[in-house]
This record gives sequence, C-alpha cells and structure tokens, in this order.
Amino acid sequence: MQDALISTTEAVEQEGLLDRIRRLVLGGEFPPGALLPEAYLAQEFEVSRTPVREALKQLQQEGLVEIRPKVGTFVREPTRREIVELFQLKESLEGLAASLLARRGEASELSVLRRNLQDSDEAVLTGDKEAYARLVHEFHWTIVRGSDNLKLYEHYERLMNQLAYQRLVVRTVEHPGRIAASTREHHAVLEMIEHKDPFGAEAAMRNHVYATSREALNPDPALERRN
Amino acid sequence: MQDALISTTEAVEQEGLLDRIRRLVLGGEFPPGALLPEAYLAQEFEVSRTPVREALKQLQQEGLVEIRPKVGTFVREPTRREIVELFQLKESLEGLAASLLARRGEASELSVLRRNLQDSDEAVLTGDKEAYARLVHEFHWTIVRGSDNLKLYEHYERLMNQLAYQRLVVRTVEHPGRIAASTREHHAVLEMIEHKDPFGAEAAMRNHVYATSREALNPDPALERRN
DNA sequence: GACCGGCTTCATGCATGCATCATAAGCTGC
DNA sequence: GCAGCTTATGATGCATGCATGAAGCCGGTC
Repeated sequence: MQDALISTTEAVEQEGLLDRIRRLVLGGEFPPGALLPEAYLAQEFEVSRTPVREALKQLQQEGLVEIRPKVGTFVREPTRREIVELFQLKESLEGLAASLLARRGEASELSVLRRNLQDSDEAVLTGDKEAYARLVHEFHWTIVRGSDNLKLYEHYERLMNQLAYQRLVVRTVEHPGRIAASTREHHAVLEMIEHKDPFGAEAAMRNHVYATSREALNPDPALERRN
Repeated sequence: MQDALISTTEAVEQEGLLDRIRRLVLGGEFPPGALLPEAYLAQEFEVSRTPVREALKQLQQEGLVEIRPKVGTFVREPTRREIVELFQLKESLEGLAASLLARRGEASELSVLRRNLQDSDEAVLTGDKEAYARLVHEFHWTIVRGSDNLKLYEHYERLMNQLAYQRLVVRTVEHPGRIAASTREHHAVLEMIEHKDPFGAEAAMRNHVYATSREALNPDPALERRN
C-alpha cells in the first residue's frame, strides 16, 4: 500500500536488497539483539558482502540496527523511551497530514477514505480483527499520502519503520473498547476533512494518535503474552 | 552546535567520511547537478572507493544527492515544491519541539535561550548580521535539543540537511523588516515557553516558522542576485 | 546538413582477498 | 580455584580488480 507513490507494478520481483533485509528484521526473523552476519546475508541473497554492507549501513541510519564497529550489526529494539518519542512525532506528522489533506479536499481521496471506513466498520461487525487492522493501517497511510507532501510521506515512512509498527499494532487492536473508540475517532477525522477544516482535522487526528499511543504504551497486563 | 547530543570533544579530527562529503555538498563545493565521482572523492579523502560508495548511498537516503544507476552520483537541488514541503514539516517539528520544551520547562535551557535572545538583540543593534544569523540558528537548534526528544532531533537534523539551509537563510535575513518581526516572534516563543504553555509555544513557533518560510519562498526580487 | 549506428570512454556495481581488531577460549602461575 | 595473559577465532573494514552498462563521439549515409 505504501508504495503508491512509487512504481507499483513490478515492485516485488525487483525489491531492492535493502528492502529485503529490512523485511527480515521487521518480520522478526532475527530477534532484537541478534547478530546479522554479513556473510550469511550475502549467501542468503546470493550477492557479495559489499552490497550487504551498504544496505546494513542504511538500515543503521534508519535506526533499525546498530552497527558496533569491528564487531557486527545487531537488530535494535526501540527502548520504551524511543517509542514514546516516536509516537509524539507520529502525532505531529499525522496531524500535519490530516491538516493538509483537509485543506486540499481532493474528492478522490475522500471517497477512498469513506470506503475504507465502511469496510472497517463491517470488519468490526463481523469480528474480523485482521481485516480491521489492515484497514486501519490503510486509513492512516491514505491520509499521509493524500497530504500530497512527498517529504512528509518519506519522513513518515522512516518513522514507521523505526517504530517497527507491526509488532505493536497487534497489541493495540486487542484492547477491549479500543476498537469502538478508535472507530469513532476515525470517523471524526474524516468528518473534519470532509468539512475542509484543517485545524479540526489536525486536532482530531492528533487526538486519535495520542489515544492510540496511550493504549499501545500501557498494555493490558493480561495481554502481555504475545506470540 | 548541532552535535551537542553527540561527543563534542574530538568531533572534528575524527569526523566521519559521511560528514565530510556532506559538507562538501552543502558547502557548495559541488554545484547542484554536478557529478560526484567516487574515484575523485576516494583520492581526495585518501580512502578506497568502497567507503565512499557507502557514504554516497547514505547521502542519497538523506535526499542530498541522486544516484543514477550505472551513471553516477549527482548533487541534488531541492525543487521549489520540495522546499515548500520541507518548510511545512519544519513548522510541524519545531512546533512540537517548542511544545515539549514548554511542558518540560527546564531552567537551564530557558536561561540559554534568554541569553541567546539578548545577544541576538544586541547583534541587531550593532548591525552584525552574521552574528544574528548564527544566533537565530542556535536559537532554533536549542529549542529542538531542549525538547529532549532524540528522535525528533534526528528527524529535524535530517530535515535541515535536506533543506540545505545554509543557502537559504542568508536570503531570509536580508529581507527588510524581517529581522524586527523575527525578533518579536522569537521573544513571543520564549515567553510562551517560560509560561510553560505548550499550546501557546507551539502556536507561536509555528507562526514564526511559517512567517520565515513565507519570506524565504518569496524573495525580494532585488535580492535575487546572490553570489 | 541532419540523422543514425557502432565504438570508445568512463564511471559505477560488485566479487574477492587480506589486514585488523573485538571477543572468548585456553593456559599458566600463584 | 582464580586472575591475568596469550592465543585462536571470527567478523568486520577496506583496497583492488574486473565486468557491466551508459553517454557521448565519430564517421558514414541519406
């Protein structure tokens, strides 16, 4: 979904080495703290160590791995503090995105969002949590894309990679009552965008992201056992 | 100034290759559009092409250069549209920073900012535009650092690199009347921070950044001949 | 005079080899 | 048994060489 600004046709078959290694890390194949040996990755992807090294250095810039000189590259787990910091950023960036989209008020994006919320509501009714999570994900990305600000999009992408979001979202969705509240908030955001109210949209979005982050950061102890 | 979070002692002598090449680009040694030959840089910095390539790939991620596969690495000039986008982001991020700093209300940072504005006012009186520009620069970075949000700091650093700010700030400062307005805005921001008013601080900062960006994007035609 | 096809040039893309150094196992003396 | 030293291992850091492909040049043709 998030490559809509990029070519979407042959994005998979020619996925860059960087993306493939990133997926390995984000997918949890290597647990946090694990070493990512260049030689292994080189063999795995059938290239030499040189391009692997280049990719690892870029992943370090993204904050996903830590390179200890002369020792190795390790999967980095964001600390709780970093997660708090990243959510603060997320709130700000998504607020900006909602504001910009509201100002633009492009009809095509609005209909996509409306449709998304419809599907989302239906997923709630049928109890399809996986579909719901996916649709929520799309909702947010659609708004960021709809802001029509490529630099914002790029920084947001980076931010989300750093959040290693996939490992977090699951917990959030599980929270009792969170789904209902989240749904209301989504509708509120869309409403503000439809009214072409940038300030309202920004406020609604920030409120929503903040609420979500609160839930993500204060997980119900009963749900702590994940996997 | 902007390495205050990093070790500041031997930052120069052991400046990484990445930083050195970045400086070359930001300093304008290579004009936009120019080719950055790996072999040349390797010789210049007395390393082999391999580490140079790694650094160039990272600069590409930062958006400072464009790598055309099999052709070469070229200095990238932000388009006007990108600059607009980046300023929108800047507004958002600095607003967040001011808000966070106001919430924290750390006395040490406040005194630094107060002192900065004093010096700044004095530079205005004595007409020392260079000092003024430097102090404004410090003012903004101090607030971002003072937000005590390292991730925000990192994204901000990245953003500023992308803006290639040094080439822009000069023009902004020159605008007649802008200095007086900017000074008022700075004081307004600090006042809100001192009052520990996060919302006010954010609003004041965003207002200031917006005003500055407007000036930067609509340069006085009489000043267009730079260099 | 303009256009087209092949060639030359040059810079990148990557594989490979060696030097370097962090780490940990093993060894010695107490 | 243990502390300190030595050595063995393994991974990175980087230099180098060759393959690949792009862009421009040059001559020939219409």
